[in-house]
Amino acid sequence: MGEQGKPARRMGPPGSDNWHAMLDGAEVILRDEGHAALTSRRVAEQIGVKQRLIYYYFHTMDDLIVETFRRLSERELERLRAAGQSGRPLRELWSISVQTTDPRLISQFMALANRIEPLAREVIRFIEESRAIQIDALRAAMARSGNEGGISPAALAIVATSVVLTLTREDQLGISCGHAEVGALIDGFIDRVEPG
Amino acid sequence: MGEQGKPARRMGPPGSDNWHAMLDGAEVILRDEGHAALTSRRVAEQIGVKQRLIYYYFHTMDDLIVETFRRLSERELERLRAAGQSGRPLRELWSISVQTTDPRLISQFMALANRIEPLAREVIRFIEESRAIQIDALRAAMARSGNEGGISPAALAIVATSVVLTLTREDQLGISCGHAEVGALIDGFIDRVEPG
DNA sequence: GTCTATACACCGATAGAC
DNA sequence: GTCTATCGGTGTATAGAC
Repeated sequence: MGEQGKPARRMGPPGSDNWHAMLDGAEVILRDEGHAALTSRRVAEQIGVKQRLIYYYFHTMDDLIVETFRRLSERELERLRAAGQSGRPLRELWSISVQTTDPRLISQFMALANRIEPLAREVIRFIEESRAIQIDALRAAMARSGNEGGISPAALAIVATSVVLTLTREDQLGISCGHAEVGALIDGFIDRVEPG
Repeated sequence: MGEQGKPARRMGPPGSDNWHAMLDGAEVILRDEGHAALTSRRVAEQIGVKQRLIYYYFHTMDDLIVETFRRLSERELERLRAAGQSGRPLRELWSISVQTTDPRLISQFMALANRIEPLAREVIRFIEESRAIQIDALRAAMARSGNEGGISPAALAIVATSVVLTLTREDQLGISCGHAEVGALIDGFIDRVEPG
């Protein structure tokens, strides 16, 4: 976890209360105010510590951002893995995606990933691992239920991931055109390949 | 076009060479460096004018950002409308989406739309108009070819829009898992409902 | 129309005391 | 571990000359 390549300044412990509080604060600010507002001073104010302390726990603000994404994505991957091993993996995976996908947060991290290379690597890791979980669940369910006309599980995983992002983002914006229809399409698919 | 509610400072003409150059510069900076780098100084430097001039053409940086998106989205809507009236509207619409969707630019505008309310309004307008064009094209093609088992054109429009964004973004990141499969899925659909 | 000059706020990051 | 204090840089936006 702590493989920073920096010349070793003294640092606060990852996993401590302050460390978690800083990531919590960063998450709130990113979600509500955007990454232009994500400054060391703003995070410090948010959680009630002095600005200097941020740099005791993180070498740079970029490190804090990457760590915020990493913690978030690890939590999400744990949920997805558990869902994949549940009795109705497809329903569970879809439900988790709809509930936890926050388009405000995602758009901020995607915008930041264009600039922060280590963040891009974490994003890639998250996408690949979550896709693998989805593909496994889809392949297993489709093998049991008769394959749906030979559609590729990988293609369906991409469609599902893409659609949930669009739906949550448009909900946020107040757009609803077509949402019920695409929801019915997906529910119908799940009902066919994962009866219950 | 110019319905600013500000108390009327003297302003440079929208549509002039400098005005367009500023939007061009903003677009390049947004695409290549992210919106944290989109400052009046940076835009001025990019196009070789003095910083002060930016504020002669735009009340605020937010205005410049909104205008950048508006010009971009109007150009895109023109292309989409033309494609919708061509001989093979589905192929043309898909081709245009794949070619012009720039995930770097889109992620920046989405992140900004969380903060800039007038930008959010422009984004909503663009999504609704482009979706209407896609739905019209899909409905017409599916009526001619026999409807594909009653799938809703609106649902397909959302799927197409969502998937193209995911594919272009992941291409950018260097992820390709499932891309060929979902491409084949969409090409197959287009071949069935729009033979040629 | 375009310029120089500048007010004022906030940024990341560090030195060094306690 | 956490603090005060601060450096050097950059941001938006404006005043007012030409």
